[in-house]
Amino acid sequence: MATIRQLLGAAAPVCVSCRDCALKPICLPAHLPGDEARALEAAVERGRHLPAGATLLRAGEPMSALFVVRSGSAKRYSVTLDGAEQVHGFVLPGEAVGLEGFAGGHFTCEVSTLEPLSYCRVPMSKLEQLMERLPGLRREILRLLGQALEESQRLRGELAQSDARGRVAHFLADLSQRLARRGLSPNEFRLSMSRADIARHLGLTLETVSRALGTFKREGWLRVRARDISVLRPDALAALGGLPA
Amino acid sequence: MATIRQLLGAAAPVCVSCRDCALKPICLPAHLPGDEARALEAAVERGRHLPAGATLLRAGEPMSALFVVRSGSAKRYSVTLDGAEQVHGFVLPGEAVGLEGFAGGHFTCEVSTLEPLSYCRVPMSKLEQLMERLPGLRREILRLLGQALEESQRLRGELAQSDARGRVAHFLADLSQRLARRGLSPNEFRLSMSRADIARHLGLTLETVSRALGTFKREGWLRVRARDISVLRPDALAALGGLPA
DNA sequence: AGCGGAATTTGATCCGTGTCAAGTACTGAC
DNA sequence: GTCAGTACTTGACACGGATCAAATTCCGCT
Repeated sequence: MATIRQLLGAAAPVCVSCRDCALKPICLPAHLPGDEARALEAAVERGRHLPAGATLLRAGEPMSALFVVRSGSAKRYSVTLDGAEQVHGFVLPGEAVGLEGFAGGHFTCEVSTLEPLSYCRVPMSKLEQLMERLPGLRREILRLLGQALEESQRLRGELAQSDARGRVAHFLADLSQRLARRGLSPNEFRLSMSRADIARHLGLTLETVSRALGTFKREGWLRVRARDISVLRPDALAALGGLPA
Repeated sequence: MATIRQLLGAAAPVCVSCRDCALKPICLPAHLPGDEARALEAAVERGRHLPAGATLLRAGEPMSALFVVRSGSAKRYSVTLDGAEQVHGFVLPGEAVGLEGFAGGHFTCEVSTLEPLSYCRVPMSKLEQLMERLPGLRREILRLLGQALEESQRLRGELAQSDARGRVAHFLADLSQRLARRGLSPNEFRLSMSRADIARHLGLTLETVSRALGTFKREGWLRVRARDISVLRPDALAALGGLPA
């Protein structure tokens, strides 16, 4: 996903307004009426950066703001009692982070960057004020949460039902479709996460992930060279992964 | 969970206000200031009933209202392309249903009753009006969604990490704790769902669920007679299921 | 109380993944 | 360019859970 950084980050290094942002069609204000979008814009803190491997937020920390990734990618995870990492998912540009924080006012999982990352921040105090008078924003935040919930449940179902190949296919097809929505090539991309991260996300071991990729390669569905992926048969992957299209 | 029906349903067959409701300490208005709770109460449609095996709501249906179960229990599930049932979870009294609907304005999973069920309804139109002027209610709905999201992710992690015994232990310990919060015995209860439902919820087969219960029984952690469960070692179950206490 | 169908338990076998162990390829630093 | 460290691939084997099959228990019904 160096591509992500290049196309969406470097191409528009300093955005002053959401109007000029490359993520406009995907990001939070996308569904807001003009006046509400302007009001929200005024509350957004832009242009924040982190290097690769940094921590964006930590479990237990008070939910001071809503975060939206602008460029780069990140890993959401939590650490279990016995020290193991549960990877909840991966965050792409235009996606909000830390929504579970609404439950108790503090974040409940760690988010750390997989590559250099830039993001926007909307302080919670301002967000609450805005929600008071902007019905569209209220609906949008609820929509965001609903979507996250739906997505989480869909994924849980996938985990419960599929075998290793199905899970890896789902992961790739899903990533591919999310990249496509961001105007990036759905069939040529570079994974920003390790096999171990993918494995911990899918409830598998890294060896099994590697083997699944191996079989896809042998069957001519993929070309794999380390973290560079070329999807040759997106249809086959989507079908096996239980995704439409 | 006939117990649930008896204690919370039959004991208070017709509630006219949330103030008198047995679920008061758990339900939606619990965290609202007095005036907001009163305003919400006025919008609630109470006293609706369904027999066992009925459908409360269906995927694809417009999200006309927020539902809260009053007594009885239900199963949330969706049907995959190949006709299999994915069980997302089970709903107990005081729990809201259909929150994923906020994503796109219509429900995305089926909910059907496991035993006779009564519920309250808050029409979406009224809910939106109320959210306009009640900041506490706004926060409460966000809290509800955040909680559902957090819960869903925790469960996904559990699925990804645990083996069959761990998952069944988690299921039992979680159910036990939720019953306790409702003032019911956490150690003596009757399951309202079949082994097959539990299995589809946990990503296992019904035989494996049965065997896991068998081993718990043999180890003296449980007494099992069909759907009646006595928990003898709640601590052991919770520990194996990755839950505190 | 007794009957019939469904739910559950129990048993035997097989396959998919986890585990352990090398070996190979990649990446970044000098 | 080379080197060291890390990430990834590949192989052999063991084990947990799926699958198929049968026996048993439970529950609603007459």
